[in-house]
Amino acid sequence: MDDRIKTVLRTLIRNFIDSAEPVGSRTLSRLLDIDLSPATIRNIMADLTEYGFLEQPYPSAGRIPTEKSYRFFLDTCELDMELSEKTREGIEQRLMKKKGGLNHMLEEATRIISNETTFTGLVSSPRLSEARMRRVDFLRIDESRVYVVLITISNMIHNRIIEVSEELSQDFLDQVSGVLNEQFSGSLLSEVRSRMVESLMKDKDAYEEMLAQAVRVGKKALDLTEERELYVDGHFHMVEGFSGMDSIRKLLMALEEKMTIIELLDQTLTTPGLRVRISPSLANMALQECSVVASTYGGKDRALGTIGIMGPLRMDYQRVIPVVDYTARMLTEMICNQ
Amino acid sequence: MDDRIKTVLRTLIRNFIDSAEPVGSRTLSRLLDIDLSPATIRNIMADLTEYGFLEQPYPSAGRIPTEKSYRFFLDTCELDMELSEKTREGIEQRLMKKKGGLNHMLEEATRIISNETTFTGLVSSPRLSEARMRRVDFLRIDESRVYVVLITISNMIHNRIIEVSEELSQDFLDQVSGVLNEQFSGSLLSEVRSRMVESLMKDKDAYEEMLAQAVRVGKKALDLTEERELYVDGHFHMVEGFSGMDSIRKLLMALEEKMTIIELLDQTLTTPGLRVRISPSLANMALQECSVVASTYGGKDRALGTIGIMGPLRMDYQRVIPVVDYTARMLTEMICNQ
DNA sequence: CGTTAGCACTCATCACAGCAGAGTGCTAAT
DNA sequence: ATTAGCACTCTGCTGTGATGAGTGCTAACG
Repeated sequence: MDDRIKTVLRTLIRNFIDSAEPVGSRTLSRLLDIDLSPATIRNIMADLTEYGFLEQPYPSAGRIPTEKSYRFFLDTCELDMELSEKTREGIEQRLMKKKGGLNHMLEEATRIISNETTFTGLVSSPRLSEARMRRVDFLRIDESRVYVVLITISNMIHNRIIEVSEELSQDFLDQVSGVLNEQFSGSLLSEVRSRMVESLMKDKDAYEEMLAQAVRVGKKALDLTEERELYVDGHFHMVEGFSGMDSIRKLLMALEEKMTIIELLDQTLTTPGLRVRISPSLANMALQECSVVASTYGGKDRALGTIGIMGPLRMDYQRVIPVVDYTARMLTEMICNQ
Repeated sequence: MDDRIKTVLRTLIRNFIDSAEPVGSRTLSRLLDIDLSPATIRNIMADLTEYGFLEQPYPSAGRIPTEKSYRFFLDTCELDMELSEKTREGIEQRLMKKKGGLNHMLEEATRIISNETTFTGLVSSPRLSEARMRRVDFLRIDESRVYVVLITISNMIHNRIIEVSEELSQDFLDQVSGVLNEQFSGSLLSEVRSRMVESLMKDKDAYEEMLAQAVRVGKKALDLTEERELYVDGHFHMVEGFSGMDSIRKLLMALEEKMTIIELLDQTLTTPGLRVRISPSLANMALQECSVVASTYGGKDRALGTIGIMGPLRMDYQRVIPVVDYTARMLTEMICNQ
């Protein structure tokens, strides 16, 4: 594709992003650095339309970019990832205040990212399997139930009630948790689970029967069925970013299918770092009118979760991307250095 | 106020609730059981308008009810609190599934109430001060920080990190939690806090200094600064219930000021049971276009939290109220009997 | 005196027409 | 290859009736 054509396309996209209105050849001619008459631009635009980069809402309106255009724009624009001192400090300080409880920090991160981008903020909680265990405790509730409290290195707390078929004493439970804590504090939970059996085996003092019990409890306690959470903030930005009542309604509905959204975000997790998804298709529905900018947080090698925003296709990516990126980095830093 | 006038008003309100359109004298005449000509009804309506019960969107449109009307309607309509077998079972079973983790149960309750009423569901988590303690544990993180895990009788888990000025050993912390658990398991948290000092005093074996430390830790750990949570579900119902883009935006914004909404809901807590708030005024903003139907859950004497919905003034109260009421009762039952 | 019929009046809503403006595609000239 | 010119298309706005729902008032009625 010609270099001049690219410039025209980029200018058109940029203009559409902040005007939200179809762009005509005249406007474009005025806007461009190179001197080109509207007629020439019309020819270029006709070509671009044919290639599938532009659309006309109706004959004789200006052109608007298609999804393809946004993808092109993202691939070719060079991003300035630097944020202003002020923004950086603001983000850092807001996060710092919530240091301690990870859940509060994630909540605040969601809010920050929503505020700073003026789009709806999304954060998925860490995947248990990728987390490192700090400590696990078992509290006996009654003859058939045990309360499990699992604390990760990053101070995320997970709790669940497990049903046990035989009665277990608190003493016994303490013993099991004692062994697990001693052996595995700091290990990846997925490892703990796989290496648990051999570790408990070592404790030769235990009776056969008790050992079996211990393993059963441990397995259930560390069941990694992902109990993920989704933090959402800035629902109202959907009203600003989209125009049709119906699409707003659909998007708000989609946001409440938390598991589906988490799956969507998780697609980012496979490759650490930032990723933009233009009109992603979900399990059953398609979010055709929106795009998601998301990044992983929580360690380079093993991403724990995702932080990002959801907004209309025509968002100012050059402004949004650095914010998402920086917030993800800050979050990672604070989670790892504590 | 005349009996006949009341009937007219009630009929008008009912009609407006499901048509959402101004009601005229003609329609009303057809709808009423009593035989009255449109002219007579016009006279009645003129009076009602003067009393402040009705409004005209513009001269020569029908009339619409004012807030005052809705209040009147609620005061005088007799409610049938019976739900269909099917609805009751549905609610019960959905709640039952999530029994165990209170947070999951509250989340599900929010969703249920939103689904069943087709309005936005709201649930505030229990007030710590009104909860009974099951168990408290202290986990040493490092020389200056201690992780506190507090489990209530209803299996709500609260955790926080407290900063301590002197280094404390895990053994010492276990000792403190041991005493607290022994002495206070089952007590109201507010009591625990006030009676903690004397209780620790009894343990004469402890050194003076350690005692002081223990009290300091205990106080911090049981700081009842309410760490409340707000569960919201069914944001998209706002789009259906309200018409103006701008009011939808404002309401969605209001919902994200979690603390403000919790305060609003808490006004229900003073008197146990169900309460309807017509266009409630909040801290700074006024939610003039909406009403909140909420009830307390978690014990008659000591309400723990609130469950309810938020929707437009013109909602079908006769349908919504029983649902909120029943769900609140079910929730209470499940929390108390476990 | 309460109730009703009749009538004039007020607005919103809708359809239709006409006009200005923006933008296009095509053709022919540069 | 680029541009100027021109005919054409379509939206958006404005204005004009016409329609219809609904009112308020007055006068008649039982």
